[in-house]
Amino acid sequence: MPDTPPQSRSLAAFARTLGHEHRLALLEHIAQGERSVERLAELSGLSLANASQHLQHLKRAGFVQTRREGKRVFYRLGDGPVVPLLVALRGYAEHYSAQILDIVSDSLNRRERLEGISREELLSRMESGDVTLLDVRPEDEFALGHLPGAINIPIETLAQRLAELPPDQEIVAYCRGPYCTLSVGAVAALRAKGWQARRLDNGFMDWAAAGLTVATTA
Amino acid sequence: MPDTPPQSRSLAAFARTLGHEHRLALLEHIAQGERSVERLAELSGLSLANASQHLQHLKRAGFVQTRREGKRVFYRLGDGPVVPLLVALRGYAEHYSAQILDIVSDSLNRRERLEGISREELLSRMESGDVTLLDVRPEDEFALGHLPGAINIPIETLAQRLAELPPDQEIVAYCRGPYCTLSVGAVAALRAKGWQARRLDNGFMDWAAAGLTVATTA
DNA sequence: CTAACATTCAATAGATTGATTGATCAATAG
DNA sequence: CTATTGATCAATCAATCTATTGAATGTTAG
Repeated sequence: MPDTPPQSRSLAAFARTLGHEHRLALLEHIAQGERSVERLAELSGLSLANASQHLQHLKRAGFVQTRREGKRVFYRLGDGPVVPLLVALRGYAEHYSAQILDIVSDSLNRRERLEGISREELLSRMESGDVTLLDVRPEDEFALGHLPGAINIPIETLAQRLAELPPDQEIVAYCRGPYCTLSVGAVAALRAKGWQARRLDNGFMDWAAAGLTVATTA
Repeated sequence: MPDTPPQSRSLAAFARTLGHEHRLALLEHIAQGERSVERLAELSGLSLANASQHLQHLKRAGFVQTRREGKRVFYRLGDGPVVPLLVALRGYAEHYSAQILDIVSDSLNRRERLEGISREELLSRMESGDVTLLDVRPEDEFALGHLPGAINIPIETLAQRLAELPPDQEIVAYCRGPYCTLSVGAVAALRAKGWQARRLDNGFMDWAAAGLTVATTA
């Protein structure tokens, strides 16, 4: 009695929508806040028409919504549980690669690597001064605002610039928002090189939203 | 500064693996317990070679693992957080269709529809006798064991057999395990027709695993 | 109204993916 | 050792999906 669950077809369609690197990248950027099509195309390195098509694909699946303002169309996340889905996907991928690297057996290590530290904990650590803040976002974003005292090493240059990090302090890495991939990768890389590293739970957006001091590169 | 998160490529690959109805169906069946390739092909209505290919696709992504026993190869779920990922996907899809049907605005309804009742709650309801148990699995599975007092209406025949259900009692639908799609669909259908219906949280496997009475069709 | 701009649409060519077939491999039974 | 059974592999064709291009739409500014 062949029995294909009735919803598998549509479930698969949602998964397939996420199954393209460009759409995932666009979603990630949209998750950081509303963006215009042009900006998203630029951020993801896509042509305008191509970005537009992918965005509409995402829209059909309800992952994003749009709003028109003047000539521009802004994309924001849809109001379904998009983020939990992304988190689950990332969580699975994380486990998968950890397994490949045989890190998974050390579950303590794993937990520390995955679980970020909270804003409160970070604040108290900053007061006692035994922590180095690492901002792994691109330079332009860093310039627009960052956590006080943070040093900026964009993720793609991290491997070459490890010397800039004090080897005796714990590193707390952060990027944009809670679902920014960058800091996860950074922490993994740093730990592999022997640093004590964790990531900040909710990234820069949350920090700024909480009304805490933000430094800018004048 | 185009910035495609480094992992988007591989993340997309995982999503793409889930992005095919047959692979999802296979996963669902595997989630109910270890199955041989032959059985899975049969359950999903696929040719053997085709099922095997899809299974290997799933295996490459770590969603399933294999074990050989004699001539057969048995597939089981991988040990990463596969189920949470499936749940998130299903959760998103559920929200999406609820939104289409404009049911989402009625959040109470939604919660009742989604959240199953627990084994404990079911037991007490069964004692007071004001509940009808509906088993939506295929007949052969029902025959092998089901909850005492349950009536069996396979999901694909549900629409034609509504008359068999008492209209004045709450219906509790269940199927195999916690991640069985069938009961979700059943509850949605019943509610659309005016029944009071909810689903059992963890399905038959959990019931049996807890050592509770199981009835069989002799 | 016209020009300029941001976005979307439509058509096409190229690349990827999927189902089928038949061959091959692995394990067991006789 | 051979036949049988369950599973995988390899090759093929069909179907689907993607990026690019250029045209069309809708919006604002002049």
